[in-house]
Amino acid sequence: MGIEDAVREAIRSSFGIDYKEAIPLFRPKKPEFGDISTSVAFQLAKKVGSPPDVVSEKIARKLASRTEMFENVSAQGGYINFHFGKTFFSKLIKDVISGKLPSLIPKLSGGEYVQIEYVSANPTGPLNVVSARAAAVGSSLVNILKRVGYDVKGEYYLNDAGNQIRLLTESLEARIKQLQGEEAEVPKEGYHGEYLLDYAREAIDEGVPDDRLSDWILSRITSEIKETLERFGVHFDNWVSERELRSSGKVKKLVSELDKKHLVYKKNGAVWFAATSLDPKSEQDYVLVKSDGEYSYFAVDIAYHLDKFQRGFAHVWDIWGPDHHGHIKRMQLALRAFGYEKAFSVILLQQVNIVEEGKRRKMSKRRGELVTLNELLDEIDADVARFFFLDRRAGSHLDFDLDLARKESEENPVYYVKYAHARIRSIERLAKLRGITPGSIENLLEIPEFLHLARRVAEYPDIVARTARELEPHVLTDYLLALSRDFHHFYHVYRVITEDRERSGGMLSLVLAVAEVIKDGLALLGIEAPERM
RNA sequence: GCGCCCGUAGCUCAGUUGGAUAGAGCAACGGACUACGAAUCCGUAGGUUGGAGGUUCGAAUCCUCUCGGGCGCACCA
Repeated sequence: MGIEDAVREAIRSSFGIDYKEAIPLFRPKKPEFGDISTSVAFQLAKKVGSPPDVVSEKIARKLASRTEMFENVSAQGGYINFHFGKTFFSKLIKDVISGKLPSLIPKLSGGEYVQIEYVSANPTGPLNVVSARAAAVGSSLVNILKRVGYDVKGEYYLNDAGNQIRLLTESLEARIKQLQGEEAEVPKEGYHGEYLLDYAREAIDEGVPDDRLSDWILSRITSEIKETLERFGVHFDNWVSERELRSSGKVKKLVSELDKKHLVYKKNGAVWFAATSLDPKSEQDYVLVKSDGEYSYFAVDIAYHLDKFQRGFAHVWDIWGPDHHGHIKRMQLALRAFGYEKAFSVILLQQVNIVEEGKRRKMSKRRGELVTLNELLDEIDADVARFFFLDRRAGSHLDFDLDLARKESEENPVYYVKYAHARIRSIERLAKLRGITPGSIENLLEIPEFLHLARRVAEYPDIVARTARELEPHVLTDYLLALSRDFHHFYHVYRVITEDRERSGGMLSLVLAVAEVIKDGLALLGIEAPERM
């Protein structure tokens, strides 16, 4: 039985109320308020007609008898504070250092088959830093959702068809002509980046025939994207090609199915999706088939998302860039027509600014001003880049401080966490040398710093669960920084390996548990925990 | 004009979904290596949570208005 259920039962037996709402549990800021607290008495006060402190007193008295869970339960000014017992901490630490950490993490799903689609950048140029952020967030979330029990697949949707590809090819053709001394201009709406000049040179060298140019540039850029992602430690379970989707007949089928639902009409030579009749609040209808007979991007995208659900995914998360937020509503609407609206969510990433020498550099792929992921990885470690991308809420703008990321020391937060791990492994090596093995921590829990660190370790399973629930890896990065801080502090106050072998064993147990948690947490973020630095 | 996101310490950001005295890192200043790694630690300083109302035992968090910033609003993708 969890704490929440225990509290509920105490409420029932004290007041005869079957309390169904969530029990607000939180970690108090001050250690003397216990390991975990609840403010439920404030909510109950009105219902039972007595002041919060009386209510909390009553509940606390009931819960205090649960000695198998708590060492102490007290009511203070309406709050109820719980203190875990020594046996709780002892078992926890023992479990963590004996490899049982993954099993301690709450299961939020019993193997639901779900998908995260991320990056999905058009193969019209190298991956930029927003894609890099998506890659870091997406791949971490895949790991994290797996850990809490989902059967999750990562997918990349490759827009290898349509107008942008035509523009890409035309831009390349223009570059080739320019190199051959002919008069040619890159289309105004085309791709002006320098990288196409390099590709143009290659195409000339390889003697790629004109009618193969489009396929050639696509496969060239796509394989480069794959290489870059590999370099960044990101691997997808599946790649879906827009071109194949179009030729599969699925888009045609989609339009006719929408038609059957009376959500399609013709106007001005185009075929429209009647969003406004599906939802009166919707502002406009959207084109499915353009007057030139081509499917719109939207039509193909609906077919793609429908296909995901037909492949059996119970939930689909898309990670989209800041320029796509206008598309969320219409995709939801389209999926509503098929009953999948609630099984679909978008995680919207905000912009990334590269900051160098205190100045922001804005990026635009079409204008050709960009910092690519490859360039970034030439300069800094993939682990450093990942941590920087993950150490912020997805919804907030990210200032990527390039100068800070370059620093291999001091203020770089990644090394702070890595160093904590390496330090502990170093202690472990010394312990082995002296023949000291992990021992009981029971006698050490009275040391405030020791207890504090043990509490921090105890938080980890819930932190992973929260990260998964909120789909915010930054919850985990923040925790790892806090854990590392607590460890470094502890390290300076107490020596682990001393003449007192029994005490050393207990100390060793705790710091090894810290190392295990750091290693596991970093692994979920796709970052390595080094034995030495 | 309409819609979405964001305004918290000089800077970059947290704040456990409405709880106890709003916290970190960087930058600044002062200190700590004769013991497990100084990529570390300790201390000092820094705030009208953009502003004004409202909801209640209680608001950075929820509602309304307002000011400032970002991004969307194609028969482009």
